[in-house]
Amino acid sequence: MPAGGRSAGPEVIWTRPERTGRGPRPAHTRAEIARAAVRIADADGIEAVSMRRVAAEIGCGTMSLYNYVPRKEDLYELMVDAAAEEHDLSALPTGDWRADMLTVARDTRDLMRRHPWLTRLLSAAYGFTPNTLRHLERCMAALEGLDATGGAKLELLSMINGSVMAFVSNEVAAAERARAVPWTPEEEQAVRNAYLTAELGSGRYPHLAAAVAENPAPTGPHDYEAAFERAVGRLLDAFDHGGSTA
Amino acid sequence: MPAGGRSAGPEVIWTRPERTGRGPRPAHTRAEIARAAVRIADADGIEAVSMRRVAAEIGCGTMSLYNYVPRKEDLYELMVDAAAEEHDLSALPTGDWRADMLTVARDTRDLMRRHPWLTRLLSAAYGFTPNTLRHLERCMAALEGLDATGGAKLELLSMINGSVMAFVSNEVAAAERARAVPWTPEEEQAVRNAYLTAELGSGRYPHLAAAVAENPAPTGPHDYEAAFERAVGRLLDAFDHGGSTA
DNA sequence: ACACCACTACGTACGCTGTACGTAACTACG
DNA sequence: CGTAGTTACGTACAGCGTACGTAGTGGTGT
Repeated sequence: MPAGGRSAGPEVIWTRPERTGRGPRPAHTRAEIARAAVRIADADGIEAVSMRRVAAEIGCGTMSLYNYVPRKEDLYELMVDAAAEEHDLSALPTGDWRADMLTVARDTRDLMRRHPWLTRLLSAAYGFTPNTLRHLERCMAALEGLDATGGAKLELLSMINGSVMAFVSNEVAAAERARAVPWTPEEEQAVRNAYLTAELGSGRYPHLAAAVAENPAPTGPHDYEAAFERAVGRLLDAFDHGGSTA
Repeated sequence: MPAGGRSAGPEVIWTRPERTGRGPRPAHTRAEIARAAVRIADADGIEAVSMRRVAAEIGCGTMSLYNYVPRKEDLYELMVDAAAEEHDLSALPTGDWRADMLTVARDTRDLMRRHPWLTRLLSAAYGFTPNTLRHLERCMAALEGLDATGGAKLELLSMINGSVMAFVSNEVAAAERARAVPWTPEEEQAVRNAYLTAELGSGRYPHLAAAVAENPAPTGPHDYEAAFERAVGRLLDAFDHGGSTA
């Protein structure tokens, strides 16, 4: 069972020991590498995270990275885990599961705002890491007071997570996209708003246009805030009223 | 205002005319290009969609593609639009908005299963295209009977979409990830399940482990189906009971 | 004590990517 | 009818992930 050596079979990075003891002491750690990758992604976007760039950031040869991480995909997984470590839920559970879930939702939203690349990686399925499991466990503990099956609780958490992801995705969309393009986030936002306004004004989408006119686009951070709280509240209502449908 | 020419300023592909009339008649259309890209992504995954590959697929030089699409990102947008054209909601609205929303959710889920790359592209913010707007309009029409503000209706649609995305993401995760790795989806799934089972058995996650034990992992398609229907039902309940929270 | 070998480190190289730029042919408009 | 805007596309460049080879290091088994 090789530790950092070249791998062949199917494996998850978390089952591969970071170090066996044989050979020279590694000059770096997974945690250090993950932090470097997170720093790069925060600064220049997830697409700036390359093996060469991360290696340069920690000061080693490009190919040395492969002693720590068998594939770039596993580097992504390390990043998700490093980000998940930032969850601050030390106050949970308080005994009020509804309040706790709102706290969880806000905490997750802040985390994803701080690391916009998270929505991309999570939706690409790097979901279960040691720290995300720890986070989930704490959430489940906070749901002890909710009268529902374990499955229902898991589903609630999954839906909260999904909704937060969708929300933050929308929020950071223009900024993220502007990175790939030679103009500013404001220009990007402006040009897309112009398109949308023009389309809605065309008369081809009467119901949609009416709804948007009645409730103009949530561009300000304050509008996002309110919509977010409303959405999470509704989700909790759905589980509070005890109701599965059929 | 150039049509296919080299672009400079900020713009959205949908405001760029496909053809002005000047110069030789283009040998291809945006729709044809989008269909080719979709075919490739369906067959070999989104990361197989390269300008060279798409160009080869429609039988033209690589750089000729840039006459139709200023950047690769815009090609993604064309793909989202092409996929959104597959929505079959011709039966809507029926007058029963609740039933209609369930239909919408199922239709969207099927679409995303057919094109697993959609979850990636949508969460990366290629959200508003002509066909997605048409789709949204039809959904809003189906919600006419719901007693709620336009804003609330938009939020309902957004939450349904987000939940469906999260669901399908989880469902196709292993298969998608296996594409980047020299082993089969089954091996990938097995290795990740083994890790999860081992962790849950470690005693470090008592609440989580209990919930999973009580309600074993939804690996079968039948389990996914049931969980999906439940989740959408709950979401609709939240809006049906009329409740915003505070 | 010493040989062995797993391990770290890393340079080179290959095939791939997006796309800037230059050039040649073509056609609708002034 | 010239000319400007367009289509088509080859070449080239910088960057990517990573297979592979090789050199050095240090715990382990004899």
